[in-house]
Amino acid sequence: MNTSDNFFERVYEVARLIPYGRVTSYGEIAKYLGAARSARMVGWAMNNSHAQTLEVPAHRVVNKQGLLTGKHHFQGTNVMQQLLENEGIIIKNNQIQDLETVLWIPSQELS
DNA sequence: ACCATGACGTTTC
DNA sequence: CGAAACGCCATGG
Repeated sequence: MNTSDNFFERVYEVARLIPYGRVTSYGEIAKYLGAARSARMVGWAMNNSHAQTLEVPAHRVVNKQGLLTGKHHFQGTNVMQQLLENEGIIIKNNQIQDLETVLWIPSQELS
């Protein structure tokens, strides 16, 4: 659990670094971690994020399309959308508008 | 070691 | 433009 959690822990770490009013994609996180092909694992880690002591802003993590694919895993059906909209992000039909504006790339911001 | 699953991503029809 | 298929990789049984 400890050694393998390292991968997940990295995901949670980056997820918490997402600034307010910004979002990122699983692929970008995976890429930042050096596993660009492991975008699915990022989602898997998010699934286990609830097991983490510190809460992870998983609602700020969406797919490359800016689609709230993971909203189904939240408490309700539109909780994830409400949280993002509360941060000033506009969402239409589970899809983030002006994604390029709100998209936050760790490898770019964190260099 | 093999098979099945998954909050993704890209390519193809 | 929309849907489906394939690829990719880690975890669990």
